[in-house]
Amino acid sequence: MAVVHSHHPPEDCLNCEHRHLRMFCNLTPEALADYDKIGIMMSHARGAKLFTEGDAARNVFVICFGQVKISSTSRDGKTMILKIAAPGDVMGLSAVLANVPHEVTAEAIEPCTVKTVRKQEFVDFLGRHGIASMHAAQSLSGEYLTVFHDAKRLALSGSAAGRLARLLLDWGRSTANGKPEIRFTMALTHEEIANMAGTSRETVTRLLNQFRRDQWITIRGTSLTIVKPDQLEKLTA
Amino acid sequence: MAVVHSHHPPEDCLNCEHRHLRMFCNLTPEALADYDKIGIMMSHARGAKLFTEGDAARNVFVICFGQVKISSTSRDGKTMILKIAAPGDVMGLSAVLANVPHEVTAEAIEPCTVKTVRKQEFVDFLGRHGIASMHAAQSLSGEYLTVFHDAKRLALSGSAAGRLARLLLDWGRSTANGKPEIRFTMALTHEEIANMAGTSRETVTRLLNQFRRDQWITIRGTSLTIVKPDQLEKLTA
DNA sequence: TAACCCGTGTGATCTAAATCACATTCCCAC
DNA sequence: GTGGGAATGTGATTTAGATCACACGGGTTA
Repeated sequence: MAVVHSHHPPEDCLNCEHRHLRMFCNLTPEALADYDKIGIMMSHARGAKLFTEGDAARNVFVICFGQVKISSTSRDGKTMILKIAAPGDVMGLSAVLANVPHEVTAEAIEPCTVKTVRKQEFVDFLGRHGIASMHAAQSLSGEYLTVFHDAKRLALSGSAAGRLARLLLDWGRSTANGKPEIRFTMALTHEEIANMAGTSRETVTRLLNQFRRDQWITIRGTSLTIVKPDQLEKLTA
Repeated sequence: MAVVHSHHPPEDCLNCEHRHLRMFCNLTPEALADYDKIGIMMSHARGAKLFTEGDAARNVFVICFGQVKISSTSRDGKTMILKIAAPGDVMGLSAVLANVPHEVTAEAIEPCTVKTVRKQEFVDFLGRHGIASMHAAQSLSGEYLTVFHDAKRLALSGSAAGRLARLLLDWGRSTANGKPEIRFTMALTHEEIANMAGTSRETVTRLLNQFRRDQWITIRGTSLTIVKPDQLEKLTA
C-alpha cells in the first residue's frame, strides 16, 4: 500500500532515510534530536496486536517500518477496518490526548518496527516543541478526515456497489499519487474489503467480478487497476 | 442540546462568563489575552451558513453563543448530519490544518455569535502558544472520536433500530452528564434524525413509536427521556 | 376561515442485498 | 506431489427497510 518500501527498519530517527517522506517524523533538527531520545523501538511479528480496543491508552506509537491494520469490532463480532497504517503514521494519539481508552485495535499485518512512547513522555515532548504539536494536530486532522470519509461513504452512498466503488477510488487516489494509472495492490481478502465497505463477502465477490466484466477494473494476481474511474464515480451517487 | 444556556452573547473573551466550561477558550491568562486580540466576533441569523462544503477554508470559527448544525451532502442530495455544535466548539480546524477545502457545511440553527479568525492568524496564534496547540489537538481528538462513533454506528449496528438506539444513547450520555435521568430535548425533526441514523424518515417515526409503546422511552412535547437504556443497548448488538 | 405548509403517522408494495448452502480454486505445509 | 484449510464463485431464498401513497393535525399567513 505504501509507495515507499524501506526494506530494512531504520536504526534511529536521526538517520532514518525516509524521514522526509514521513509526516510526523519530519521535524526541525532540534525537535528531532529530542524526539530521537524519547520512547523505544519495538519489533512485532505478523499478527501481533500493538493494542486492543478498550485498552487504557498508555502509549503513542509511530510506525517506522511495516503495515498495521486499524480496526474496531462490535460486540456481535462484526469488524470495521478503518485503515491500513503505513510508516510515518501515528497511532493512539487521539485516545491519549482525549484521555480515553483506545477506540481501535492495531494489528501488524507484516513484521513491523514501531517507535513506542509513553503517554506522559509524549505529551511532554509536544509541550516542549510547538512544531511537534502542530504535526500532531495535522496528523489528527488527517485521521479525522479519513474517518469522516468512511462515515460519509457508509451513510450516503445508498448501494453496496456505490460504497465499494468509492472505496476502490479512495484507495487508488491515495496510493497512486498523481500517476495517471490508478493501480494498487489488494492485500486484503474479500471478507476484509466487505468489512470496510459495510457489506457482505459474497456481495464484494459479485461486484468485483461485475466491475471486471464491465471492463471498469482489471485484476492481475493481487494487483488491481482502475480502468474507468468515471464509471465507478457514477455509481457513487 | 447544550447544558449551559447563556442568554446573552459574551462581550469579549476575557470577560466571557462561561469560559471555564468551554474547552477551547479555557486558556492560560497570557494566551487568553492574545486570543482575545485575534479574529472578530460575528453574529449570524438563524439559517445563515457560516461556510459550505467545498469552500476554501479561510477561517477558523469558535462558537461563543448559539448552536450550529454540521452536515455534509452527497451529490444526489442526501444529507448526513454530523453534530450540533455548541458554544466552545471549534469549527473548520481540520480543514485549515490539513490545508483542504471545508468537508462540511455549518449552518446556524438559532441566532448565534461566532468568533471568526483568519487561517494564518490562527495558525500563528497556535505557534505562539503551546497550550493552545494542545487544546487544538484535543479539540480535534474530540471531533475525530465523534465521527469515529458515527462511522462505527453506521457500519456495525446492522439494523436501523440499532443505529437509532445508539444515536439516542449517545445523545443522552453526552447531554445528561452523570445525572441518573437520561433526558434531553429533541430539537430535530424525524427527517433530520433519519439523516443522522442513516435511515428513512418513516422508519424513524415507526421505531420511535415502537420504543414508546415498549416503554423504553417517553416523549413529552419536545423532551425525550430514556427509561430503559439497557433495552436500547441490547438492540445495538 | 380558509388555504396552505410542514411534520408526523401508517398501510401496501418492492427491491437490494443479507443469508444460506454449496461447488470450485488456490495455496501452503507436510 | 497430496491433503486440507482458506479464499473465492454462484445460485436460491428470505427479509429489512426503502419507497410510494396517502391521511391527519397543528401552526402560520392572508
